[in-house]
Amino acid sequence: MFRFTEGPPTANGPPHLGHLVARTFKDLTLRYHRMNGERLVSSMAGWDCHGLPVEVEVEKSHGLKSKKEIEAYGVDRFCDECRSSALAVAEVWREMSHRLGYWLDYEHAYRTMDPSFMESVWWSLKQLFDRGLLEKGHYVLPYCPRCETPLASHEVAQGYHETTDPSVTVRFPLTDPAYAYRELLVWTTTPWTLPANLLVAARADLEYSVVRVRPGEDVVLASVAVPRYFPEAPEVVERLPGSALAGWSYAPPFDSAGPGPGRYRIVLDDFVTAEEGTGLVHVAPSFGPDDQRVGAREKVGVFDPLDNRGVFGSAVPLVRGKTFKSADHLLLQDLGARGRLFRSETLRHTYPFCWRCDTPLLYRAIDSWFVRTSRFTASLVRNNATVHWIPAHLREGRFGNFLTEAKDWALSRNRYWGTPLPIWLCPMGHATCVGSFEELGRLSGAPLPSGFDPHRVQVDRIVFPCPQCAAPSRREPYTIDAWYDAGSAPFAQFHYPFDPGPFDPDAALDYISEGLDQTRGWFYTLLVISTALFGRPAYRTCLSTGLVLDDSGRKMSKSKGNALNPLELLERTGADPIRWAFLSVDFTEPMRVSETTIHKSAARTLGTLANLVAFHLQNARPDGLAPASAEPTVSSPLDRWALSRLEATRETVTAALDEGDPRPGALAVRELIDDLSTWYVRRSRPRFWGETPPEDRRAAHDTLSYALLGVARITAPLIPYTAEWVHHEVGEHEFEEAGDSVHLTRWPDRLAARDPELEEGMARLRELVEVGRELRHRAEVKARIPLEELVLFGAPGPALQPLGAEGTTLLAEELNVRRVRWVATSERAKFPDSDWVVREGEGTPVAALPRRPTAELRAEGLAREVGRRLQHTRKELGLEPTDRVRVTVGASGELLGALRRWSARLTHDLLADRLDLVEGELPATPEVRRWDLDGAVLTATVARVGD
RNA sequence: GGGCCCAUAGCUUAGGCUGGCUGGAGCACCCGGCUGAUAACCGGGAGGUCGUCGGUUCAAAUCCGACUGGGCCCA
Repeated sequence: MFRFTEGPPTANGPPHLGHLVARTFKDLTLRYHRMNGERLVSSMAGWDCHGLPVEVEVEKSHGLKSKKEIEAYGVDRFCDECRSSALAVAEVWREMSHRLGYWLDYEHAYRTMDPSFMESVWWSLKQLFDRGLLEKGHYVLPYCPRCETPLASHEVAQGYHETTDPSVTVRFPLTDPAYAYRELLVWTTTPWTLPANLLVAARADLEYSVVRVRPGEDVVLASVAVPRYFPEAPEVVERLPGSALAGWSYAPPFDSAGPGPGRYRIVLDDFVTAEEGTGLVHVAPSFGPDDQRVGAREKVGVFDPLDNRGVFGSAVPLVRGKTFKSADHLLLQDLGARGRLFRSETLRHTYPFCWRCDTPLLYRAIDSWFVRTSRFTASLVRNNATVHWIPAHLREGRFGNFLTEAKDWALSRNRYWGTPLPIWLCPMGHATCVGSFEELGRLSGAPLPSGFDPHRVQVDRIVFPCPQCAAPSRREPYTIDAWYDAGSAPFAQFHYPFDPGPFDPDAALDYISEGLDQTRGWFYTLLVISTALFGRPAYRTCLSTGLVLDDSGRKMSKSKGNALNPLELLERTGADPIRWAFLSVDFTEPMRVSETTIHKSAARTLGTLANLVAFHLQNARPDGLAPASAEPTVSSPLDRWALSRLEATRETVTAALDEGDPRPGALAVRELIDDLSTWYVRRSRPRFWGETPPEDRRAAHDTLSYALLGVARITAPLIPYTAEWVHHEVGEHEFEEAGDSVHLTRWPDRLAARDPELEEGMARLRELVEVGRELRHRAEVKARIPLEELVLFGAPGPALQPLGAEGTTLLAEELNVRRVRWVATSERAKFPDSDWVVREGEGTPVAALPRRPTAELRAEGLAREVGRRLQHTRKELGLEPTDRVRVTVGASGELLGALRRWSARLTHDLLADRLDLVEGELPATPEVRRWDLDGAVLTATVARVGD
């Protein structure tokens, strides 16, 4: 059994290229385990249907601008629209997955909006509630004023942008008569929070200076900040520690908040720094987590002048009706007019925006339900320690860090389209968490209607007597973070624990893979939920893929117009080249991808594989040679080498896929295909067209066909379309029934015999070939001219032994020499540079080749050359291999001599009834072909006998 | 301000954990070859201060530190 869960994409937007990356890895992993005969739990596709993304789409398409408008439109109608919109683009996703070859069950996809899924989510929430891990609180949270709901920190993380904000330093005059001419300098980038100011914070262990700007005007700020404000040696009249400032009272910049106990004085706290600003921090307890904490400690109450949409109310008449950001300008103007502005600038910095609607967020205190993740941080860390992360650094690095700092998870959303929080509250404050539909029916005293929809409209109507005090309990009007739905997918897709199914509460998923952005998203919520519910990690292996960039390294985005549409790309290049491209780059890092890079990475390996198949078929089909379906028995070292390389590659690919990181496997496949093409086939070519004894031809044919069928099997998970094609073409069968597919074959435990010594020997031999080629190049003797011998110095080492006599033959054939001779190094002098080209390595001779062919060999080379041209002519004339011909050749000098010497051989090879040799050139007629062979002119006619 | 990752030829990269022999390969480029895989194939060449600086060591692409550049995340 192999446990897996598809991370559910939000079903409201089309996929982008990045989605193809993780899908490639998920698919190849699943295919591999399928071939291993494991049962997949589960191969369900999934859709994340709830949440703000879907709501925002519907709001846009219906022109709804606020929650008020949604409620006027009707929450039930709105939810219906969300329901139908949620799967509007599902077909595009399905089509893309299909084209990529992503083998998932789309017929039985799970949907987070299905009642059965939601009931499982309710069940899990009740588990948390019963353990005291789900609680209500009033905290400052990141809040989107447009969506009118708080966001969780992992959502905020997705929306930081660079932006320009005011950067202002405001004078806060002290009110103690003793310090009447002193002012605090307070720095802020959010002037709109100033009307809510209740305190100023200083740091006890920081030194502050009183700077005399002019007589009667002293300002207070941290000593380290003085040079930033007063670059030219100001007059410092006093230095004192922060602790001495505590309790000083000041006049707030605006009087909107009004008087209150303990307000408008300096307090001490360690969150203050002086790296930016003045070391005196303005505290508005309604607008920041630290502010809230300090305000609560000092018991100054809260003052929140904003409504739910971030608009100022009548408490601040100056900016009444303005949204918080747009109030900055008016507030600053007013401060300026009153002489309270010390300095006003702007600042580029990053600020959080709503990840879905791009509205600037604000931090404000709000009622919310929390999952108390901070209570089980240690368990999260412990469970994470067991995860096999790819890349490995995520465990201790980014993900690990995030866990140790994890704050409570703000779970509730003040929205409509989501899983309703199943908590009912009575006026006495007793909370009842409902864990199933059956329980809800029981509490409400009547069974739920058939076809019960657990979304807001229906559940909101249900009121039941509080089990503790019998007062009417009403549902808390929240939905939950859609990320909670997604994190529940491993069990909720099976309607656990209500229906019997394969979900095992004690078993983690074996494997998941998604983009790096899910560190704060799905990877996190899966772990939190499984730790809280089942006390175990959520997954054993997690492969995180990097960002996809365009070919100049920029992020792909629709607005830049550099985003590749995945469907169009699949259409143009096909799935396997894209898959192979992702396997050829470092997918854990940002990847540069373009159509060109896809073509390049694919051309080499996939193209060569296709050529190998074409070559094989060309030789096998005409003679009806059946492919070798079992490991062939072969004796020649070359064949055994090819099979050994196949097995070595199988081992590497198996290990890589077991490990969960396919890349070493893909590299090994690339090398195998290269070896088969550029050495095995190249060195065996004549064998394939029957120029050797039939049993030798058979051995070559069996080896190649078996190797190609083996390649199809071990690449089936990686490049499913290509592998299937090879499997069918080489295997010579039609796809008639499911069982014919390579994807339903078993992953091979063994393909052939391994012979590492032979592989090593062949590698050494190929190095000698390189040396030989270099010598030919230096001697300027073309490869087609045979040479007498290749001389190798020293003695054949043990590495070459496994090749036996065939090693020598391979060398001789590849280098077109008559023989290979080994001589002692001491005989170097017998090979003078006048007659030999010699390769030396570190002062010792390695190999030598004659500088010139003998006249005899040169003639043979010329004759062969002519033979090849005439064979080509036969082909051009469209003759059958068995057609007899009459050939007339015109040549002169050395060339004519060579042809005379070899005329019998030529006559035989060309299937010529007659070969006439003529001195000089044949007259130029349409039938006469003419070539120039290194200055010698060759003319010839070829005609079929009987024409 | 903090954290994590990356940096090898024009491009894509192997090697790095376990330091040592001329740092491999493919694409593109130049030269040449082959012409029974032919919109293929083969050889050769040029191209690398292995980001920079410093340390450890007899020896560093590899280990350690700092820096620079890039990416991502957090505040």
